[in-house]
Amino acid sequence: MPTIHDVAREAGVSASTVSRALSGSRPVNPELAERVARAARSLGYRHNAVARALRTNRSHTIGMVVPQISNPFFPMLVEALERRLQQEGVELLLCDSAQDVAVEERRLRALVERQVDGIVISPLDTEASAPAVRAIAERVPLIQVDRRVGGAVSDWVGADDTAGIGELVDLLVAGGRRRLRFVSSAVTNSSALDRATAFDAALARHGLAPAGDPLLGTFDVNWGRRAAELIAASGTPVDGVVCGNDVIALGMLRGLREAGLTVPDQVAVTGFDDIAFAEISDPPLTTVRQPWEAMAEECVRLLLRGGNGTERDGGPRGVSIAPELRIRESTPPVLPGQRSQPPFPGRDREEQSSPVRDKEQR
Amino acid sequence: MPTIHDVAREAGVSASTVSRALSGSRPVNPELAERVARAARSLGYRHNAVARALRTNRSHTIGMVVPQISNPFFPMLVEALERRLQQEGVELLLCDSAQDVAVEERRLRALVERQVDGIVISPLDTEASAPAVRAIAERVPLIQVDRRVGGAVSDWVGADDTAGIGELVDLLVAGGRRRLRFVSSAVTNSSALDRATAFDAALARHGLAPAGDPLLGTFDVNWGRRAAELIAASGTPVDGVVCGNDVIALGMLRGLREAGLTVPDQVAVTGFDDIAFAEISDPPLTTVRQPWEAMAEECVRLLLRGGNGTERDGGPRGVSIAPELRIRESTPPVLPGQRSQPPFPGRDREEQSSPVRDKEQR
DNA sequence: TTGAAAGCGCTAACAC
DNA sequence: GTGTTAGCGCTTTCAA
Repeated sequence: MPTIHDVAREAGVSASTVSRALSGSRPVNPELAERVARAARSLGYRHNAVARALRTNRSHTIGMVVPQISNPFFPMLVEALERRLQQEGVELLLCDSAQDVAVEERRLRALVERQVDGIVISPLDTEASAPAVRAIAERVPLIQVDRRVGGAVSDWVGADDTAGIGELVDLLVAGGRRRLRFVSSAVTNSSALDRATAFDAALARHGLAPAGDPLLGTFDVNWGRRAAELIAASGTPVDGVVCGNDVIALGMLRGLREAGLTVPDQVAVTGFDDIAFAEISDPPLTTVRQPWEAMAEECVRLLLRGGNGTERDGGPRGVSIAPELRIRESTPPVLPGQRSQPPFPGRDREEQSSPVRDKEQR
Repeated sequence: MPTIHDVAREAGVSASTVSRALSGSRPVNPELAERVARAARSLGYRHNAVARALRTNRSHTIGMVVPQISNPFFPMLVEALERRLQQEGVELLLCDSAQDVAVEERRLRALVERQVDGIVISPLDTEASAPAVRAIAERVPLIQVDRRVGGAVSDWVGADDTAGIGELVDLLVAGGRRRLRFVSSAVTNSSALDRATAFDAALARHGLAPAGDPLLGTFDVNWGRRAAELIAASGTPVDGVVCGNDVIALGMLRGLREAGLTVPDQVAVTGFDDIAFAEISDPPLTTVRQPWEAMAEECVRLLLRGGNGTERDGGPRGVSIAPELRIRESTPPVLPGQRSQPPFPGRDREEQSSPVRDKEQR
């Protein structure tokens, strides 16, 4: 691999001139610049990003850690973020924490050692991930996305779970359903917790009690399927199931069918995320669309503004963006007159983000 | 951030001793080693992977470039590879080429500039990706996985598409289907091409002609759905659709339902990959399971063995691993007696990989 | 505007 | 077994 010195020799100038000509960091005689460019091309010179990073302390790379890339929600977020980062000439270094807090910590450390300029993380566990996230946030700009840990550790960007779940519950109630049950992952992660809380709050607004304890497992298809079995087996009648995400809801659809229950006639089902498969399930899934693009945009904005907010006045912030309701056939049609006024007026557009608000963590 | 010199000062030894003690590269007096360890801990020392990489030319990082992370096949492969790489203490730097050859080339260059020790790529296009892949393979060990470019450029690891499609076609034929049609992505990528070829070959083995030209679009849900429309609208009767992957097949199920066709009674459907949603669709999808674990294993083996094979005698190799048939309800039950002998005897176990064979490229 | 020289943090000869 | 020295490839003072 040719180095900058090889180019310098070939062009008959000094290494510094090559550096300046190639990076444009300072003015260089146009004629020399041309000679340098030609020499670089003829030698097939490519700059060494490692040497540059060592010297400048900037790697033009940001790291991302997701709980599980096989959960289709995260690929959507990753793609949005990569598109956005591309515009900034920044590379994304993506890691999977494999649902394991120890792995998550290892990944974070590896990213820091590689001198990434910033980190975007969706932490596994509100409690267990906190020490590592906090420690890393002291060393490098860090944004939490979707999920977050407890305590005021860093900026956070995510969907407004309260609004999303609220709209879903309102829709079910407007459709005549009164016996609602919540199925999600264990509330050790903040998404699950926020949505569970939002579910209770939404029911309370309608003066309803849940039709049974929340069923809490994991964010995957199998849990949704198994939870359907549990619901069918329990004596408690249920006419609506609010699921913590689409993957669970899709498993739920299958499980209910296997249990001989029809959707939406006997039991309505809702999801969260709006992954591609939500549109083609049978029946198609009513859900709430995560604002991936807006989330990615916001992450980059906060990251470039440099930092996790701990030093700015007011400390870390949370940005929550309203998700968009997608009504499909897994929920009953709304009774006439019932939906005259939207439950969250003016919040059902993806473009609208709620104003930046202090994050109320935990 | 403390450096090795800070630790050296704290421990009262030289920087080299710290380096040796921490890395274990050479023997160090146990007492000093202990002092170093203590000093490092008290200062919160973390080694600088960038400096190390510059010095040693090894980054303990391998890069991966996938066509589209939102295609659920790739997350499965990524997770398998990360698990495997973790055992080697190697970090995975994952990039998405966003279905764009220009982006793909940029990603490859960025990886090389970052001094990755190797690259795993699933190239977008047999032709258009070839120049970039070839150029990169000259600079760094590179393995192609799943898809590959034309020409003998590097080692390749993938599923045995011929065997997989063959088993699927045999199953349909054994189930009494004779009017089979192929729906996939455009054959500009090698997976699509191999599977299309395998489909024709399998039909020929049975003395059958396809029930219409292959329908070629993109590897996504919407194309499957749209292709179903096309099939329904065309006069040509079809009693079995072999899809290029699961995502298309899942869209196909939906599209056929919308067109009023029943699966499998009127039309049988098969997929390829065995993503999680294949098991819970309605009806559950008959498909072929990609041997992700074995593919990851093989990639790492070839990568560690260092190189893209261009210099070894015999040149680049291709390793194709037999996928595993997963029979579900989207295909008709097999007629009695018809499946007495398996069409590809002894190949229906994931563990068995076909022997390394010369890759027959293009 | 250009070149010489120093140094980012680390490891690997080379001496002792 | 340990310290000294040099240098990975680059950028950035500092002089000229």
